[in-house]
Amino acid sequence: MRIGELAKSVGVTPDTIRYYEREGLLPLADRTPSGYRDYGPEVVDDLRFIKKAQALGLKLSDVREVLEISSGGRPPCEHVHATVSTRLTEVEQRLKELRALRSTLRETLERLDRAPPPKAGCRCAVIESA
Amino acid sequence: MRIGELAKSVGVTPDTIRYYEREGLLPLADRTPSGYRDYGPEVVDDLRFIKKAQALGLKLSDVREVLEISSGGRPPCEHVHATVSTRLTEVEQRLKELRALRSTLRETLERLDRAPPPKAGCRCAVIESA
DNA sequence: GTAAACCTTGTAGTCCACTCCAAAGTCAAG
DNA sequence: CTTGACTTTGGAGTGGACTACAAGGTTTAC
Repeated sequence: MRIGELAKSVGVTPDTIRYYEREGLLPLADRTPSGYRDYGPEVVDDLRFIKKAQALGLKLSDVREVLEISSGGRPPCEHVHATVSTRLTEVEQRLKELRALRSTLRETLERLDRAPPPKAGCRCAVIESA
Repeated sequence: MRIGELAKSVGVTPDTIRYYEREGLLPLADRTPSGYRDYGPEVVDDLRFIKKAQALGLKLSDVREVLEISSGGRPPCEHVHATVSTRLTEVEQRLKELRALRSTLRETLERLDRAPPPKAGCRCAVIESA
């Protein structure tokens, strides 16, 4: 199977596959005599694994670690648990920040609505007084 | 006032100030005979304005637009309103995405906790079955 | 035989707001 | 006079996951 076919069957682009190979998420592909990458059908599952892990919220660097552990013969579930916990903490932190930002934006809009018509030459009273 | 003093009085680094100048957020600074940037005290307010606008959730590109408008003599409040609205929509969208991701991460953790001890050679049942 | 579709590599660009570096010049204190 | 703190410029690097492009080589269909 060549790269385009593999890409289509998983729903990614050939560029993405080459990128994963460069990043060490996929093993170096076999080559045809003319130099084209030549994939066996099992690579479909490898790619799908990556996409599933991503969908669970893992970064590609997390996925790489998971793959390294399991290619060493050990089950990576414990590592996955730690990684997912870390991600969850990060996401919760980010949610806090974004909620705070949302409040600020809402308040700013209200202040803009309530503000008197601006004087010429003013930079923006609502910002100035923040 | 030289750049280090200005930086300290506003709580940013000299690199940041030079960056803002490059990006057109601050006017080109006057220079001493030896080539050092030489700032008047009003630049403190200019910098604070940028920091306040940032704190309200504006991007630097937004701030630049605001500054361009007000340096043209018009009050930028209307533009600020539009920009803040846009940011608010973006933040709300991002919040939605992050809440969904949080759910996924939580479910994954639960599944990992409930999962049977992994078999050797397995890549991670919880990911595989996602 | 030729055109289209595919593949290769290497490189650069995207977004954002900085941050860090090197190599050189300047200034203040003791 | 020397040391150390400051400044200058230009350029590269950060994170994250790609995407895009150029300039060539290969394969497939007709």
